[in-house]
Amino acid sequence: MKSQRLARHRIPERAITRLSIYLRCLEELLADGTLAVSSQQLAERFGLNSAQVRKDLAYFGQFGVRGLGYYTGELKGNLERILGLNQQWEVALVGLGNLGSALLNYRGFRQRGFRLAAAFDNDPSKVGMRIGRVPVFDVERIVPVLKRRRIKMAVIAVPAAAAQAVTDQLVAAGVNAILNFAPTQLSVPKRVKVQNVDLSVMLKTLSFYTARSARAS
Amino acid sequence: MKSQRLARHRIPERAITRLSIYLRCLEELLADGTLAVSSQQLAERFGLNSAQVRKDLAYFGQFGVRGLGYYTGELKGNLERILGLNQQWEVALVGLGNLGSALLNYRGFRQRGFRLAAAFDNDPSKVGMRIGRVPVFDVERIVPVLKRRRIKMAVIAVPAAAAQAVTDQLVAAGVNAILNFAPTQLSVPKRVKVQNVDLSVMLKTLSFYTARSARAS
DNA sequence: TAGATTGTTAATCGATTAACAATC
DNA sequence: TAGATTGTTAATCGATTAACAATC
Repeated sequence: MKSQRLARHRIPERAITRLSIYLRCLEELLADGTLAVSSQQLAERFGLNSAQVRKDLAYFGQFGVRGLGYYTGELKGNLERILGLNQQWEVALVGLGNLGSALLNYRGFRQRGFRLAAAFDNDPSKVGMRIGRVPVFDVERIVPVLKRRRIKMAVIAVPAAAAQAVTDQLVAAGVNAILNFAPTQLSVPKRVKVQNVDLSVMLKTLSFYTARSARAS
Repeated sequence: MKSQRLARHRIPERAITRLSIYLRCLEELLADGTLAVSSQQLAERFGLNSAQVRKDLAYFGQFGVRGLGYYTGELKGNLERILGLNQQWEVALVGLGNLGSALLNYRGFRQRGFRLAAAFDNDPSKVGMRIGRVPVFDVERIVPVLKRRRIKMAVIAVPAAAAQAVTDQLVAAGVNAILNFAPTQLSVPKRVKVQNVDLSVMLKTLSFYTARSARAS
């Protein structure tokens, strides 16, 4: 097999996002017993263009069979490998307020091979506890705990005012991917990837469209 | 004042999203007592381009003063008006599992004029309760409850398998903005705006970058 | 007025889509 | 082989950025 592990072009983040969506679809198809699928069929499910599906996949290799399409199970395996889902990732959670506690109970992490391996808070009454199987540490100990356990992914669920300080600790600990729920823009070195889940911004965007509909009618 | 309420061009959704981000920044500036700000200053805070800031604002009118910039308080007021934040929106929440319950306690809604006015679940032991001040109804009653209370925004926090059925009810009830936490693509008429918060997709995206970093090193 | 910054047009950039030769 | 669909190049589209006249 010729080495095609490293992409030849810069890969748009939106293409990566779509890969997870294709993957979800492949899982459904596989459950239905569908053995092969064309880019056209995949695209239709999401209102996308078939060329886009083929192009997204082509960033990573040649997975299809001309005249036939893609073998469902084979493509699923390839996407899992590309997305790094064939291994378990340990994740740190910082902040155990309302949102953080909800995330601790959220099963979506486990289901997909993300294991919450350590939680952090600055409330002394929480530090030292175990919630489920997850040990709670003081936020001061982010660096040593993450380094020892080689944790590379983190979720931030602290108030906006504390988020940058926490981020700096995570970066110092060698984290390279952050899921950020704090409503603030984090500043990080280029090697670190941040995904923002800014409910406040999303609500305001929806408010805009609702207000516009109200005016229009 | 000449009517400029209706935009002359189609407005990119990303521009709307940025308006909320500018607004957050203006609030900080105002708290600091800063009276005016230039597009350059606004842009620097987010690593954006100053032309983009001016262009985003220009979709909605002329808010600046040449040679000076934008008056902080005045621009804040204008953005709030544009985003529909000068009124309170009532919001319905569907699904009271882990995530839904966490959202019920989430203060970010209240803080910004979004009031959770009704919650829905299909668990008979929950129906009829009040959680905080929020009444819980059976999901079967979405249409009458939302119509009576004229609720136009909804949050979906049900399992993926139930999300489309819930969506159809919300659409029938006249909702025109949905915040969707279910990991599935919803199909809605064009007049309805959906914002997806797909944690599963975001985690997979982060997994990709983490795996790539691991390979690179 | 001189200096600064807007609002807007034109240029650039990147992502999406169309088209088609390659090939199963 | 004939029909279908990929992988990839070229065309299109839309969003970002540069440039600058207007003007405070």
